[in-house]
Amino acid sequence: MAAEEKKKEESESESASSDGPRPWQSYHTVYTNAKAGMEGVDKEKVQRVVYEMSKGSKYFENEERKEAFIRQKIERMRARSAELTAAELAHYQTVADKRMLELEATRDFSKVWLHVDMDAFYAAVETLSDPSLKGKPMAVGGMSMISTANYEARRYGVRAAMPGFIARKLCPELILVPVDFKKYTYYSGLTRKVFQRYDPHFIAGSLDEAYLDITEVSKERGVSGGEVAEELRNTVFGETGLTCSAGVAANRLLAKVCSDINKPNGQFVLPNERLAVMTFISSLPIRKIGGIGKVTERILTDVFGISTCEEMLQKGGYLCALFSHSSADFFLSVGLGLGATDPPQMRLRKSISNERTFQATDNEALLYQKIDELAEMLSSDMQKEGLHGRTLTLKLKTSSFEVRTRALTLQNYISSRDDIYKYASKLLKAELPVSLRLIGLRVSQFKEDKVGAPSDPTQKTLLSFMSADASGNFNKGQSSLGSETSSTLFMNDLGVDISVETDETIESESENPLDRNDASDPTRNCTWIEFAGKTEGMHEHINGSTMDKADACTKESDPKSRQLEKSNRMGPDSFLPHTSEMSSCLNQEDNNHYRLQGETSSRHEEQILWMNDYKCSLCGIELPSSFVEERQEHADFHLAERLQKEESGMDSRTVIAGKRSAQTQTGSGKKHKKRKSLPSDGHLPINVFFGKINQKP
DNA sequence: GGGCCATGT
DNA sequence: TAGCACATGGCCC
Repeated sequence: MAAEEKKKEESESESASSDGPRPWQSYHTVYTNAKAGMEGVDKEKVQRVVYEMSKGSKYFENEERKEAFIRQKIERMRARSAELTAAELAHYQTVADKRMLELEATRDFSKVWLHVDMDAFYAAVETLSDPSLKGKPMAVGGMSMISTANYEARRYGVRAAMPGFIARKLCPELILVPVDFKKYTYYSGLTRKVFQRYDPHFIAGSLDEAYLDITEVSKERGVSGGEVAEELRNTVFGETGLTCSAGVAANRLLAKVCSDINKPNGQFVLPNERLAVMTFISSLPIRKIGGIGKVTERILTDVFGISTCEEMLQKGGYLCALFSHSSADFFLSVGLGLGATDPPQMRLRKSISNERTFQATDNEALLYQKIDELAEMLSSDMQKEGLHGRTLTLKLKTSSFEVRTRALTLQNYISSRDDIYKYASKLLKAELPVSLRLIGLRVSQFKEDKVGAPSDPTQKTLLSFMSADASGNFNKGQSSLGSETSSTLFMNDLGVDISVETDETIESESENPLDRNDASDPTRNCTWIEFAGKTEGMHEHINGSTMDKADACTKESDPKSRQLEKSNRMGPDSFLPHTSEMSSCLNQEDNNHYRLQGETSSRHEEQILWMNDYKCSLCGIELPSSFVEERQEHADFHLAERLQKEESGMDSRTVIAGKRSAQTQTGSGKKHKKRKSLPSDGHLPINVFFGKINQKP
């Protein structure tokens, strides 16, 4: 459904004729968005119906509050933008120009990516199992919410994420079919079997979407990407009876956009040439891009007048001035038509949650009962995946649709129903009395070692890996990557790349001209041992949900933070991966996140510093630099010690598998914190130096 | 660490 | 008749 569910026509309503007030025009809602199959829809009518059905409701009032908030944000950004001096603008323009060049240099036409998107997937599956639905307007979902609608229904303006009662208003004869995930999973499995033949490492975006690297197939068989797509779609249809659409392009971001163009049951090929890409991107509405949603689009359009991707480049200076690095980088990349071409970074789940909406109530017994049910479900989900977390977040939606979250971080890891219930109740208690319509529970900050997992082999492997790490030799190993928990990504073996990348990471730090500013890096002369672990620095647009916040603006309204922002741009954190401790002083955390640069990652480090060349900064033990082996062992000791008791520290699975380390996202928040406080010796007048440990061949 | 936001299905 | 979800990642303070 992915690409089908988004798109919007809000701007169109603005240009409607002016006979009489049209209050619905200001009711910006996602439901009025157009999407594939909605071309002939009377959008104004849809918008009016949605408005009429919604106005006066608490939901509506809440939407208005949200809308007002976005407007404020836009105002703030406009003001900030207008405030920019000529000098500042000039500066940011050079920043943008430089960055564009750097991004351009990463352009890669060596791959052919195919994005497949099933057409109205749930609806199509339901029609397969009940052919009488064929040709009739139908939607999967219920009166409160629709998951997807078939193309007949879309002609009436019915679309996913629209409440069923509004859909019925738009299309009285609409047939609503309840959701049946089992069915969709089964058919999804069939499609994946086909995908597998073309790319064994294909990336499953969701049940109905996938990315395939068809470079090899295409080459081996001497056929074009378009031909592969054609054949694949035929095969999928033959084996499932379902149609799909495809996009072929040099990177995943573009491939995804392309698959939407000739939907349903069509495909679009964007040639692997710069000119083709730039032409394609130049007129492309920004909202087509995965990761640019309703809010981001509004901001870009209303603040900067950007509505096409090309305009991202024209306004590059402003974007760099007003957005965080990661956001600006992303926007510029979009303007250049760049996207990920490498196998995706492995992502580990960071949190697990569930939530339920119910009839609003302030009955406390009932609320506790809901908590109990959620705790039960969540605990069972966690056990299935062997997860144990120490942060519990309670999410509440009041009867007026106001959303609150309350979190609690524990000393210990929990996963049992009782524990979850106990702490969730505690959180809820503090909110009472309250009338709620939704409660949600979320557990994060996972422990890396799953319960029952033998710890010994783990530690061993860890240590051997760490040693290799410290000496610069990565275990390019073959160790098992552990269980793939998320169904969203299929893993790729990146073994070899990682070690290369690591070296590069280190190098690039010193090579980056932007890094030169920092004269006071406390670790500059330190012997250090890195406790492996890198976070994935790139936000993949695989399965959505990784848009960088575009509201960096709020913090930049005062000169101080502007200054800060500036130093960030100039400082050691700029653009390239870093290992500098100093960075954390200046850091906005998102400096650690880079889009579309493939391998860029930042490291988390826990370092042992040999103070004055002989004294361990962690325990004070004295070991001259000539005791190379001993030092190594000593470092290992600290590592092991730390890993054992530091529940939350590193993702041990990460460390175990060398090839996995750079692909893994670990709990970055915590480690950033740690990193900040880490060089306890940073402020000591120590004479530290680069010792032999990390120079070992 | 906590709260909240954005995205996408 | 009234009625608008769920899951996850990430940013900012």
